Amino acid sequence: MAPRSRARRGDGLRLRAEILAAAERLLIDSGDESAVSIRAVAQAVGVTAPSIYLHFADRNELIFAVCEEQFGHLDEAMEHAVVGVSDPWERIERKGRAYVEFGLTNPEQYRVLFTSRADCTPDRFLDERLIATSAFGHLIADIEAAITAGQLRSHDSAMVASGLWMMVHGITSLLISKPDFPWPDRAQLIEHVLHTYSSGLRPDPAGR
Amino acid sequence: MAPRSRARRGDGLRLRAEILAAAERLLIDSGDESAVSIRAVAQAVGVTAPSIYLHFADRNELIFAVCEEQFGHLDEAMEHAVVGVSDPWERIERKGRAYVEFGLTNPEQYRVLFTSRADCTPDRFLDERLIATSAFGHLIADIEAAITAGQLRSHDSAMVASGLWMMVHGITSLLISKPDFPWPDRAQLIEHVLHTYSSGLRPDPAGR
DNA sequence: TGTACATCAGTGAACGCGCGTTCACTGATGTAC
DNA sequence: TGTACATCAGTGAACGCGCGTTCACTGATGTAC
Repeated sequence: MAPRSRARRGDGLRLRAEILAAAERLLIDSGDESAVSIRAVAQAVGVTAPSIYLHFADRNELIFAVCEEQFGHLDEAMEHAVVGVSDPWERIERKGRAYVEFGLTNPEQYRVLFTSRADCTPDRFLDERLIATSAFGHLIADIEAAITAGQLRSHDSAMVASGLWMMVHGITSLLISKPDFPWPDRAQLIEHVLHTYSSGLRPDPAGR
Repeated sequence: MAPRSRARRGDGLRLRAEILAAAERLLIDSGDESAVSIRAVAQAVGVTAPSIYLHFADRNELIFAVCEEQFGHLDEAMEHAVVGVSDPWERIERKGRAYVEFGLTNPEQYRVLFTSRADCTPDRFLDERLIATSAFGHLIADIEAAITAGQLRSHDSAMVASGLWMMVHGITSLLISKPDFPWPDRAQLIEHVLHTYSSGLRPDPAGR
């Protein structure tokens, strides 16, 4: 391998970005968080293992940096799905579909974000803070608008948001972790579940 | 430690059972599948590592034996919840609650069963076979009865069963993997989600 | 009842592996004069 | 413009660890005579 050229002064972010990219690629390709080792990442970047420590305090920080980026991507995907859409209920539905689509398109990233142990999380990465400030917070806003518009049976926005998350998470994570199960047609199944849950959320047509 | 007494002839199943029990305990206590190593299990049982190989071909077989047992327990829990209940719809609802309860009571076992990679599975443990023959198969039967009884809007039993599974899996797995998230009251949340989905499954009261 | 033998559950030592992390270092880049 | 020096990104070797798995073995249990 051609020796990589040394970074210029103040160019430290270049290697950092390369490390992050390599870690993500490794995660995707291997489909296994434990394959994202300091040594494997270093090798993928073409650098020795100790240099990783110039950019990340330890392995945890590296993994969490990868997660942080992915949380950002998820939020972006969901916001992108509702650009120009103003009806609250339609925004909610579109976000649900975007969530599932994001997960199925990026299964390994999804896995790390939502099905790994919460234990080894550094303080600055608490679930509350990270999720509350991005996708989940944005969803709450839409739900409150939908409540105001009389589009929901329940008026408890935190409850509705949590339930919706569980719904789309159930679809996504089960399809990811049981890909060989004899599911019915995948697209129809997703539609069935989303539609069933949506029906239950809407107010009775004839009023209470 | 007192040296364990050697097994009598034909008493080979005793150690096998002890190994399984130790593996399960290790899984629960550590909350981490990777902590269930051959060596750790052997030490917990009070035996040397190579003796594990007298009862399991390799580490995979051991892990899967643990899973197999847990799948059985889940099926038992769900069947137990509907003893003496004949109304199909009520059986379905009770099974859903039993599923969630099983998962929340046995979070680490649940995690291994439903959120780990499907890759490293031996043939005899294919998802299709294992699940189809127990809990999932039993649920299908109830759903078909409910369809016959006119209790469901959809008439596609595989679709309804898959959707229900996703629903209860979403509740269970998200509560397990994000225990620190600022959820609303847990019991209310579970009720809200189950009730919302149930509403969507039932036929319109006024007929189509 | 007593003895020689076969069985086989479990042992102890060793293999090679990849891991996270540390440490003193090197040497190209940039700067001060 | 030229030289001596400081900086600091990245290196190379080493640490101790726990892992899965193998192998030749031991010695208590059971059996045949």
